Amino acid sequence: MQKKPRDPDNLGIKLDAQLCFAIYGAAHAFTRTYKPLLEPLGLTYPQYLVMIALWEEDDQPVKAIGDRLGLDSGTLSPLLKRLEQSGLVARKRDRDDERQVRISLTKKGAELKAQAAGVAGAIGKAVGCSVEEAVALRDELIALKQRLTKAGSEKETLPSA
Amino acid sequence: MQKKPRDPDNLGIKLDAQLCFAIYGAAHAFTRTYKPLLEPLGLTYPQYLVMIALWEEDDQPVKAIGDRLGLDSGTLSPLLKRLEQSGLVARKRDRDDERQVRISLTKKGAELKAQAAGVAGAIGKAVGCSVEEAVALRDELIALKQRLTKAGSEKETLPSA
DNA sequence: CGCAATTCAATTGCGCACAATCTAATTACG
DNA sequence: CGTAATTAGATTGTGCGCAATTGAATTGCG
Repeated sequence: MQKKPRDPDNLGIKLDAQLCFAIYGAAHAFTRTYKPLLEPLGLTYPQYLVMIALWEEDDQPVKAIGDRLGLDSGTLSPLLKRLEQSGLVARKRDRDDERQVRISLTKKGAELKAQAAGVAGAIGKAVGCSVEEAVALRDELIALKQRLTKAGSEKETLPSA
Repeated sequence: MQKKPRDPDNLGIKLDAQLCFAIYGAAHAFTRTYKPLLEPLGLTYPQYLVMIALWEEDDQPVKAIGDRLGLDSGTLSPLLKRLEQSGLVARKRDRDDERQVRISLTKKGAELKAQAAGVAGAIGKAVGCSVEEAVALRDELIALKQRLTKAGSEKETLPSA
C-alpha cells in the first residue's frame, strides 16, 4: 500500500483542515491547562508570559517585551496596566528617550517568580513527557513557527540569498 | 557528557518558559499565516474552522460544532450570527427539539468550499513540508492536546481503569 | 537651526475565548 | 400528571489579539 503523495506542494483540504484543528486545539489545551495553575497567582496566560520575560530580564521597554512575545502595543498597553494595578510591575518613562516606557518588576512581582516554579512543575506532569521529549517538542514548534513566519514575510528573512 | 535529567517530573522553569513561548508563538504564527489568505473569503480563522466543520457535515446543531472545535456557546453564538449576516449559514430551530439551533450552509456557504481548497494549498507551501511531515506534525499536536486534556480532567478520560 | 520622516506608546474598534448567569425546552422520577 | 434535574443556546463581563489611528519624542537632513 503506497502513501500516494499526489500533491507534494498541497496538503489537500482534508489534511489542512486536520492540521488547523490540531494546532488550534493544542494551543487552547495549553492555555486551559495553565489557567487553573495561574489563577492562584492572579495571572492570565499572556500576563504569565510577560512576567517570564521580566524575570529573565528586568526593566525592559514595552517594545522589547512585544518583540519577545510577538505582541504589539495594542495588546500590551492594557495588559501592562493590569499588571501595574496588580502591583506586580512599575511603568516609568525612560529619561533618555521619553518615547519609551520601561517596565520593571516590583518587589511583589519579583517574589512571584518563586511560585512560578511550582507552575512549571505541574505543567511538566501535565505534558506527561520527559525533559528530552519536551525539548524535542519545543524545537519542533519553534521550527514550525519559523517556517510559517518565513513564508509570511518571504522577503526580509531569506536564509542566504 | 550526560544529559542530567535531574527532575523527570519537572520541566524546570527555564524549559517550561521556552515551551510556553514556543506553543504560543506557533499558534499565533499559524493564525497570522491564515489571516491574509482568509481575508478574500471574508472569513476569520475561527469562522473558517466552523465552515470546515460544516463542509464536512452540513446541518449540525451548535453543540456539535462546539464539541468539534472545543468552543462554547459564548463564543459560537455571536460568531454564527456573523456568518449568518455574511450569508454563509442559516440558523433554524430544530422541530423535534426546540432547544437546539441547527446550523446549515447556504448556497453561498457551500460554494465557498471551492475557494478554500486554494487556501489549503497556500498553507501547504507555508508549512513547507511534505504530506508525510504534515501528518506527523498533526499527530504530535493531537497527542500533545490529548495529554494536556487528560491531565486537566484526570477523571473522565482515564485510559482503562 | 528647522522641518520631515521615523519610532514608541496609547487608544479605538472589532472579533474571539471563556466564566457565569439566564431562559426555555426536554427528560427523569415519583 | 407534575416537579426536579438536565440540556441547549443566548447574554454579560473581562481579557486578549490585531489593524488602524493618534500623539509625542527623536532622528535625519539640508
